[in-house]
Amino acid sequence: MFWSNYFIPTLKDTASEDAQVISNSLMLKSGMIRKNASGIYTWLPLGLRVLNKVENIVREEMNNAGAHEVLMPMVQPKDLWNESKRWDKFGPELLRFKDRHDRDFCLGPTHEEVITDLIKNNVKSYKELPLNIYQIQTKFRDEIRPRYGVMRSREFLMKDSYSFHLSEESLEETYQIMRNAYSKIFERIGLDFKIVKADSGAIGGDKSEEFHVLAENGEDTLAVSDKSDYAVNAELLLENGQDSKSLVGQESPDGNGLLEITKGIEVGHIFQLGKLYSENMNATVLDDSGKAKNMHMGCYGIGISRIVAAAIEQNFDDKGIIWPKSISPFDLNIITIGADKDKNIEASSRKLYKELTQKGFEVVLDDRDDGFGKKIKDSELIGVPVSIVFGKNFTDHKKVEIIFRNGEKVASALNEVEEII
RNA sequence: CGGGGUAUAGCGCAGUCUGGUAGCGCACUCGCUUUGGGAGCGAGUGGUCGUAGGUUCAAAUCCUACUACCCCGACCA
Repeated sequence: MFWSNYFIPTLKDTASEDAQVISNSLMLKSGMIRKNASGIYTWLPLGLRVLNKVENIVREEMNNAGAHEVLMPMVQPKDLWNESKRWDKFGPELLRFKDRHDRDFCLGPTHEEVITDLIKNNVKSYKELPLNIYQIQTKFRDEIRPRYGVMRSREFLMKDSYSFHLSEESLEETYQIMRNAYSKIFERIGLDFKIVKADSGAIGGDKSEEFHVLAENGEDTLAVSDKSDYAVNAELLLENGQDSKSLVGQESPDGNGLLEITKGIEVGHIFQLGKLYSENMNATVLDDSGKAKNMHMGCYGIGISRIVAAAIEQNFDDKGIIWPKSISPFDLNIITIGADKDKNIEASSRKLYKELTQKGFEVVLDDRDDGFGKKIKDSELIGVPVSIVFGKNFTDHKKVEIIFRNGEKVASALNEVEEII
């Protein structure tokens, strides 16, 4: 990718009102996103690269966990939501509208209805279970107050999966598989996270746990034990109006250690739904004695777009974003300085670009007609882990300078570059 | 929905109190000089001041209504 032909509209400033939370400010400044309406964003090329990387890691781990990808409709008919009794229950967060025939529809905030309908019409025998189906798709929730950029937006990208089982034991087994897959996803991305017990909320069901990325700007307050791995969403321990600070120093409910308070961003949530939906929607299979049984269900969500913001909240400095390597939009940024003075610079930088690209690195070549200051500032802002500079030192001594995002600099001959990075 | 704000050039802002030729910085275009920490000089482009009404000789500025957006709260896989 040549920067001069690419579309990375970086900004020096954002409106003070948009700068309330660091990830939003940096995503706007680095040219990753632009706002279209409250809680609704366009993903620009740079942002989309990151979003796609997160998406692909999630997809790989879902496939490894034995889940199968589908794509369900975003537009859903009222009938289905009547079956689950949620058309009336869901409230104004469900964006409803009518088609030209005056029929009621909504934009899917989640897909329990669609998937349950699909499975009950196409799976008849216990022999076809367990089944774990997922999709990666845009969700719409008409939040009362969208905020913090893509962290709490109305339209967002989510991976949601749903599992179907004959028995509770089978559900428990898949639940654990998904729990492990989720842990692996956040480990692979390189985020500091915690699994906490949670309220299952409007979705309903028996058991649920949330995955939180730990960050000061998190919307949720977590209570964690200082001795054991006990962790819980603090709201579960609080009486009405009680301050979460009052939990600090209390004995952990698991009897092991004292509670501490930390802030988290909820990026994943896994549920054991039990038979809630299968009973409401009459989703059954025949068991080995030929009797119709309501299926046990689990559902598992990950906020793909929210992970991007959460990763920034956990990895930034005063210069900009510091991407974990796993989701950086580029591995390397090759910067040329004064290329029209020294024709060698253009030729050599393009040659290196080509070589590294062929070796599998994702490289951007900053060939813009600008000085060092602007280019390195942009490189730091967009958070690329490594910059390689062709400048004076190359003209004089045939050496490039390798600058890591942490500020370390190394002069290097061209044939040593690959080793150093 | 309650409370608090904001809306003027692509972006960031001043001007509004006290009505009188639409401003600044950045960006952008052209030229020349530059090119290792957001370059310099010169010349330019770009706005019916959120929308609709009203007051006035005259409205970005005063009045009324509306809309959008942001923050706090309630809410929230």
